[in-house]
Amino acid sequence: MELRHLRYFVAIAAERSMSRAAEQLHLTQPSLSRQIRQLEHELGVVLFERTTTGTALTPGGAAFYHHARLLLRLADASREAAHSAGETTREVVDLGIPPGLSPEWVVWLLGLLREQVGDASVLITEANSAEQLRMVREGRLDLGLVHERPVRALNGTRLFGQPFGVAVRPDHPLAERTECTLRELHGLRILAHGREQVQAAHDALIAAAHERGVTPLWRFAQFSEHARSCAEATESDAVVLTENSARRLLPQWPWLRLAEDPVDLTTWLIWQSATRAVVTRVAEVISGLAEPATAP
Amino acid sequence: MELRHLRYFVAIAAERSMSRAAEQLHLTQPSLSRQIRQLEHELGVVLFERTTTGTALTPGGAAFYHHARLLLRLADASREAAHSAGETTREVVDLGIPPGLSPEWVVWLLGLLREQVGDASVLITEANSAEQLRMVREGRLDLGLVHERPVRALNGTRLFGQPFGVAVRPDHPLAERTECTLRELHGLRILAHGREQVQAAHDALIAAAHERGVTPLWRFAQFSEHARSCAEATESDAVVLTENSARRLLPQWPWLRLAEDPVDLTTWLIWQSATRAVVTRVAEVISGLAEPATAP
DNA sequence: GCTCGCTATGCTTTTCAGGCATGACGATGA
DNA sequence: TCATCGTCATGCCTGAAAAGCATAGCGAGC
Repeated sequence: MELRHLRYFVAIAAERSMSRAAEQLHLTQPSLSRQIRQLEHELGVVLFERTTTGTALTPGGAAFYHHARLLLRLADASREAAHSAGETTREVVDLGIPPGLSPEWVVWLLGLLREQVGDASVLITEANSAEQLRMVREGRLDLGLVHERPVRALNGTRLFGQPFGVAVRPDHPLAERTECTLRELHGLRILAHGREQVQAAHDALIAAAHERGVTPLWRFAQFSEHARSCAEATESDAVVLTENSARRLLPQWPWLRLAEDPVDLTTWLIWQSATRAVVTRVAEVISGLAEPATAP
Repeated sequence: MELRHLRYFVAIAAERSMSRAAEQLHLTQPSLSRQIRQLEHELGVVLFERTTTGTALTPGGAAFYHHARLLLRLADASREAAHSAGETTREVVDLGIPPGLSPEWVVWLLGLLREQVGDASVLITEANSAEQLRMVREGRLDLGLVHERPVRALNGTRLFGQPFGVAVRPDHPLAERTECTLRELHGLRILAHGREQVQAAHDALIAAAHERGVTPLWRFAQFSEHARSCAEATESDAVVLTENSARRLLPQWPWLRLAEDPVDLTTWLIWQSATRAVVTRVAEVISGLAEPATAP
């Protein structure tokens, strides 16, 4: 039995579903399923009642649940105890993040960093790419997550690219499709991010549309958490969004991939060449999250 | 951070030495060293002060120690809680062990089994090989650890072989050596196990000596935990022992391997062909402890 | 009966704990 | 002062197991 098992077990018990818990834990459902079986086998107790609609605690599981939660809380407390007793100087690392990242992901990232680089206190600053680039250059940020390829003596590594897509009203004719072309957006009322939010992507999107002679009725806004309200206020047919980070903003709206991939919102990690060791370690952990390079 | 790290950490803190703790945990010192480094790195706190004579807790480590012990105790309690709440029928598995196995090893084995086959309660019965064979055949034991190759429709798997050796008085002429031959024992007063204890090995040893025309002054006794007393009571020059399980009986006496390997005390795991599933699972875990076959 | 959402299983890939060999370093004793 | 010993650390390799991917099975609800 390892703490891993307890973390998984508690997540499932809380979510009452393996699939959802797996998502939350950032792993796949089969993996989770097997870990729990292993735990059950080791304990000699069936912890969950698996139904087709979800997963419920057995009496034994319920008893175990309280202990498990206590254990995890205590584990956190131990970390704290070690810290406060040891006169460790936790170094502060300032990390910039672009607006529009999902809060869950940020929370998860902070957890990961606390796990892997215990002696770093990571401070988050939200700013767009241009601001972050400036701040990193001026030494006001240690690390930045930006959507522009870094230049001018800044170190940078590509993390992942998110293809643009379009979210359309559920009753829209395009709603049945999974892909569409820029051309098909001609004449539609389109809500897209303002230039200030993700400058590079904004410019590329406008350019790609222009190049194809497509002229949607653009409306630009600084929507982030209020995409739905913006869309309804402006009576848009569709909203241009990027994949992972923004689809959740309109969970009810079908999402269509832009077939031509005119824009790929790439996220980079940037930092100054000369930096502290702890910053390098944090940078390494974040770099480890990069998706494998797409096959040519 | 995993429970593994805590177990390791606590062991080291208790032993005040990584090497000794590693031995106790049945793993190597480098492994342990790295795990602790990893834990320290993750916590961001140096837990131990490494000196050339051992390992001492830092203030941070001391604070962490109390929490860690509490955590491990709580982890055990969780298992119990799950058991008593779940109406699990813990099946009893009766396991026979030969006299002379080190108590530490038996404790370790029971811990391993509890970890890996949680729904089994393993009951230990100490008996010599002949008795165990009979008991397994009669169904009074589920599994047996014996020193004879099983016959007559019993399943069996070889676990490990222990070469015989001789422990000699510290002031004996042979004491500087690391090996000796049977021939060199000629005329010495030798204390060996009685035939009842490990029949097969006893017979083979006597036969091997006879075959080589060697006639030591044999004295046979049922010594186990009192080898020292027996040896002194009988004024022996040397005592015949097997490697791991029995060397500890005379920690101060130098131990010489028998060069000809006339006898190799092999331990087998035996069980009836038709048995319960839980017994099979326990058998599998124990079989997993078998040493890799020695190269030809 | 069909689809949908949930969990389980078979397989492959990848990660990492562990082992072995060896190095560095201080303590101890000749 | 130097050799020896016992301590912990490091490099390299292997093997176990965790995680991923694809897919099957299965009950609920339409």
